[in-house]
Amino acid sequence: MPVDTSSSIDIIRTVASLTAKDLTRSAGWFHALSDETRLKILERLSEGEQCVCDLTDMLDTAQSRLSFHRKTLKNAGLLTDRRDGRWIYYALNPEVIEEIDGFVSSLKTQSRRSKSSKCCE
Amino acid sequence: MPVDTSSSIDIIRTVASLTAKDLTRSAGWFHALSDETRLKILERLSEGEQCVCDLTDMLDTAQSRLSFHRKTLKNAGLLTDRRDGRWIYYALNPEVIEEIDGFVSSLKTQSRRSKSSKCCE
DNA sequence: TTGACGCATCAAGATTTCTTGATTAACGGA
DNA sequence: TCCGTTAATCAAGAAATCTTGATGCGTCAA
Repeated sequence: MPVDTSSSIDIIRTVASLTAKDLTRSAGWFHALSDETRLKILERLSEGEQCVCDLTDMLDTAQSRLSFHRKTLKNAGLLTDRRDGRWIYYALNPEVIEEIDGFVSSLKTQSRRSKSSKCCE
Repeated sequence: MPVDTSSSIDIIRTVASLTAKDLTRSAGWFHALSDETRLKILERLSEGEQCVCDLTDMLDTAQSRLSFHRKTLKNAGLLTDRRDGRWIYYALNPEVIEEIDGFVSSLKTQSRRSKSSKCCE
């Protein structure tokens, strides 16, 4: 699956130029972030790479459920994984976190233009 | 509904101290951001306050559908609204955008501690 | 007042996402 | 090779979310 490497730069520059593809990808990021269990996983991973067993111990819930949420995060690009023997380690993907941050920042910095000219005329 | 004003500062400082309430609120933000139509609304509002009719014209979709998405954004705290005569104007809520940005930033800046000590021992 | 407009809200069905328990695959040690 | 461990995947039901069309409510102008 080819990646549009130009998109992240555009997103950081301005939200106003979002392509359909950017929109889909961005919505995907936020969907991945929209679940409390997944936020807990990210919270834990923000301390560094963790193996699945540690995440399972910490979160105290069904194994398949955590696996589902890790997969959701990974599909959205927020996580990377690697196998080491019988363990699998997950870590945050800093590049995508950076992109998300750029997106949110672009929202907050743009409120400067048009100050409500009369509506619908 | 009382607001925990201390939470935003905590979130900016570290994700690791998220309370249950913070988690719910944060997941709510990201859920609001997880839909393409809602991102388009935000994109438009990032240019400044807009009346509903302008948003409707731009997005070319059912009126009730847009209303539903605006409500979702507003419930999550991302939008403010005001009535002026028969029009209702929506705008981004910069304080919450700032909080979201703080949350995402805290994720990306924390990857410094433990470099994978041996797992599960 | 009355009627048209702008927009929220409601109800019902469609769609998507989540949870649970069972199964499967990969790996390493005995 | 066999067994136990780790963790992904699958299938089915439950739950949440979204869309659509209808209805209701406030505002303004005639």
